[in-house]
Amino acid sequence: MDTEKKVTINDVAKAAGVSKGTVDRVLHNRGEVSERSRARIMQVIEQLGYSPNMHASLLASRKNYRIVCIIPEFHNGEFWELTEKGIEYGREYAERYGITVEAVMYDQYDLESFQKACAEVLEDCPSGVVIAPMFRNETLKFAKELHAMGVPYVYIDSKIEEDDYFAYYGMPMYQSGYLCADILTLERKIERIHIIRIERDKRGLSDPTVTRRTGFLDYIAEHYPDCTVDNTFIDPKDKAARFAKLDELFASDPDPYKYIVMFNSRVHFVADYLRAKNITTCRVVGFDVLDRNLALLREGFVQALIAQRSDKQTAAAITAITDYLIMHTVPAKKDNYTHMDIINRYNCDYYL
Amino acid sequence: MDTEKKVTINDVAKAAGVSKGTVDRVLHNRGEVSERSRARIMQVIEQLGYSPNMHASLLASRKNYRIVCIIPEFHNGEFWELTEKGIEYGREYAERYGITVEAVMYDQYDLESFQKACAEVLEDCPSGVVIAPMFRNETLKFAKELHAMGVPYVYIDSKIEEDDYFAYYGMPMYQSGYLCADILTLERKIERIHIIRIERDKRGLSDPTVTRRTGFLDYIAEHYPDCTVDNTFIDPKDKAARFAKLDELFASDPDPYKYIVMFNSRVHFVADYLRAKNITTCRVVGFDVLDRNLALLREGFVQALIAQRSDKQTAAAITAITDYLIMHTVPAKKDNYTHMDIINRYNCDYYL
DNA sequence: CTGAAAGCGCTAACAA
DNA sequence: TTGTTAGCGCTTTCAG
Repeated sequence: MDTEKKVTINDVAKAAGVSKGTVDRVLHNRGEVSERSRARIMQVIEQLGYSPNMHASLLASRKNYRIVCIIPEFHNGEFWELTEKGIEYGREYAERYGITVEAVMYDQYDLESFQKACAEVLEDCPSGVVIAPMFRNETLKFAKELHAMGVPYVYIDSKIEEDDYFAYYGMPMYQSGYLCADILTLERKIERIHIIRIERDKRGLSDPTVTRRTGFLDYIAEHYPDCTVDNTFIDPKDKAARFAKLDELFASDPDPYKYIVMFNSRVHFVADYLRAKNITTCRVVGFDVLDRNLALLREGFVQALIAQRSDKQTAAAITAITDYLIMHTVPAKKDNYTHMDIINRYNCDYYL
Repeated sequence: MDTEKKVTINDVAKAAGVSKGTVDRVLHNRGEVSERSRARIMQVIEQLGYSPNMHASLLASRKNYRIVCIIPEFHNGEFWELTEKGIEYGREYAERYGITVEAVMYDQYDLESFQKACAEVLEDCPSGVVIAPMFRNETLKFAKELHAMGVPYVYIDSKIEEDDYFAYYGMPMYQSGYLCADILTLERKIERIHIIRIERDKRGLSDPTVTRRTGFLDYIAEHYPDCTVDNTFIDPKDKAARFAKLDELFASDPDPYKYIVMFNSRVHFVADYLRAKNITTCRVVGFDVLDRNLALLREGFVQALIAQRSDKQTAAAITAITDYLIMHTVPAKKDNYTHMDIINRYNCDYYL
């Protein structure tokens, strides 16, 4: 069933007429080997089909690998909490191989805080990094430095287009918007849609959901060219203002059955309003399985959520680096667009 | 960051005033140790917070663990193919720890073939087994024997209710039917539904989708008490007969927009018909992401599929046993009801 | 019942 | 440039 009974480094050494020390040297190409021996050994390795025993290696080497994850800081119940849980999972795996995993957080609304985080990470040169980027240019600079240092880095959630990243794990944003439109409209003839958006106080911050919105609007344009799409901006920090805005919205649209969508994880802002007013005649679709969203989904104030398993993605990112570190394997695919899950009240209980 | 710098078996031995041989004996409680030493050692282990180094252990021990998976045999493109891919994934993981994984197949329509498979497995007493059961009583008997031999076994896909299984990974069947009804009806007022079923030639075989159908019918009864539900039986082996049956169905229902559902993975039988006749005015929902189903989903002859990741489930089953074998850990949950994925043409490309 | 000792396959420091 | 050697932490004889 398995190939010949385990070729060891000793077998290779013998067959090549050198000592295992030399073999080890070429294995980890840390020089000090004549080209002649090197070639010979490589050939023997090939012939014998030698592959190193990772347990022996792990046991003997006192290497201290460290993976660091750079993600936005968050409060309980927010989107990034799931990512942190993913770090947990990933850590569990990595620790088996003596690799430590740590998280460095930054304020996603504060460029300087991100810079600081990056600098800090570069400082103590980790063996690998996982990064959820929010600032394009800064990230690019950071990436360049990591690459120069030979540190593999993988993007999660979103990525910056360049060539050197080790892998990417995240949701296809445009498609998620397209899908969202399909879920919202339920193939009905629909005349008006309300998009609820977050008032962004700080300017200069790119909206991470803009691509998603584009996908959504494209679907609508293709399938319901006559449909009106309204945008309503709400303040995440001011509930009264939010309610006022939504009062306005409800006053302005005479149709009692409304179609409402939000492109980030905070559809609970809308659903909270609906619950407060006990309005049950809307179709509300949003993103991400936060506890609050989930509760409102169960209660019927949100009809569907489109979700990604950020925890699994993050764990996969850590696993990928770990495997690279200990076995020099690279992920099957560099870009891993994870699936978009459609969650409604009938399947949500089995989701997390 | 980590606890004190690695307590080894030597530290324990020293602290307990014995040799590491003795410590090892109590660690694997293979007797031959005085109660006195035993207690002492246990106490020291506790105190020092010793935990074994799995790599050293794996390196030193010449143990030969073997996991065997018992699943139905299949043709290309059929449901169980995905499970086999899961075995592949699981094997990849297990092999790192020197554990081999093999598959034993049986004919799901032939009790004897299942019995033979079980007997064969019992014969060469494996270290763990994964089983996708189709025959209740036989499985029960088999399980009893495994338990007697101290071999952990985990169910996948479906389980037989009893207490001794190590874990279960599968879809919640009833809920999947309930969900399916919601997806099929799209919250519309709907008057008639066609269930397509497989004519079962062999009697005595339990229908694995009966629970799912119950869930479906319950949803319909609750939400659309006036809706008519028709059953049409088709022959999986006879295309002409199938087409005739479906011709009949289409002749009998005057409504051009039809709601059609199938509870197993073979919704492609229906969709093939629709494509042949170029009928695009139906809403067709089925289960499982087979290549054929996927193609028909993309072409628009199937509107949605409800799916489970049988590959991941199987891999998880193998992983669970592996971890148990090498680290004596048990899965967090014994019953793992995996999520039900809703797949339509807009998210299917990112599913597998 | 217990201890001593020889590895498991690999790494890394030290000689040569 | 290369070979030698002493472990890494644990398992497993084999004496006693």
